[in-house]
Amino acid sequence: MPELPEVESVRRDLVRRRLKGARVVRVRTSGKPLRMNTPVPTAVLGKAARGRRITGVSRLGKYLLVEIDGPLSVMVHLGMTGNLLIVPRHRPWAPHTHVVFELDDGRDLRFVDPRRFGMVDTVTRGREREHAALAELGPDPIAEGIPDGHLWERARGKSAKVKTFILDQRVVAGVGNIYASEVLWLARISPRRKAGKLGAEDARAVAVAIDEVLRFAIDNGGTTLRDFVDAGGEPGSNGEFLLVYGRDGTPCLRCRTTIRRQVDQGRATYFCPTCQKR
DNA sequence: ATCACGACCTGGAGGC
DNA sequence: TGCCTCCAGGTCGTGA
Repeated sequence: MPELPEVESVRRDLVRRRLKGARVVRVRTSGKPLRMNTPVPTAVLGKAARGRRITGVSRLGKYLLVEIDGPLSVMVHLGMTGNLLIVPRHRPWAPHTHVVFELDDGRDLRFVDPRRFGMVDTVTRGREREHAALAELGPDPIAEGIPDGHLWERARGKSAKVKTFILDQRVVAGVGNIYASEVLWLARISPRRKAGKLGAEDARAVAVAIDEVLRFAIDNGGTTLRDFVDAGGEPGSNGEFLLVYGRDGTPCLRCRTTIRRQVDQGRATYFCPTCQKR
């Protein structure tokens, strides 16, 4: 579920629900490991957050950063099925609730993740990039923008397919499998094209499409295929407006050719074989 | 170094 | 109803 637009939708909803200003009174965890079988660092989270006030929520690519009035921020990645929810304390824990920040206003901030592909950790504020997960992230296309020429420079010499290339978080932070298909359709680039074969114009078209696709999705509150909801439990509506993802067998919105599905490195790609020729 | 692939984990959908 | 297979928003480790 969670690519950049979904994570940004959660971030905005957390702000809207006044997470900022709340004080953490206790941190509780399920004891189950998350991504890569890594244990949730319960003691470190408690030390970072207990008794402290939340001062803001920011985002880097698909990572959320809950800032606290101490030296550490809490970093959250939603994986495939993670949700970060604000709920009243009296509500029973949903299945697969793995980390709970109890707040002084009677609410909880809860991380729920059935598949446990997500992660929760701490980072030093001001030195976020020193965390291994953030160290190599490319520019955030919304928060920072993609510099002119960046994609073309990074693509030079690459024999990987262009779709793989834009999914690489070291190139650009935030594009995932849904929006990769959307971006290539909008830019009229074939997903079969090798990244290194992109011309400067093609690369620029990809950068423009990334910006447009992600902003549009954010405006719609993100895409909910199945699991994604914001901090209040509300799904996003962008699924209604997808241009090509999941539309195999139906006519291309531009040229009416039947949309095809192919699998690249184990992941579904949707594209129009006629108008994605670049 | 780069790339393709399988693994990680759970649950929902669809076929029989 | 139940069992089976396939599929899913992401990343990481392996081996060629």
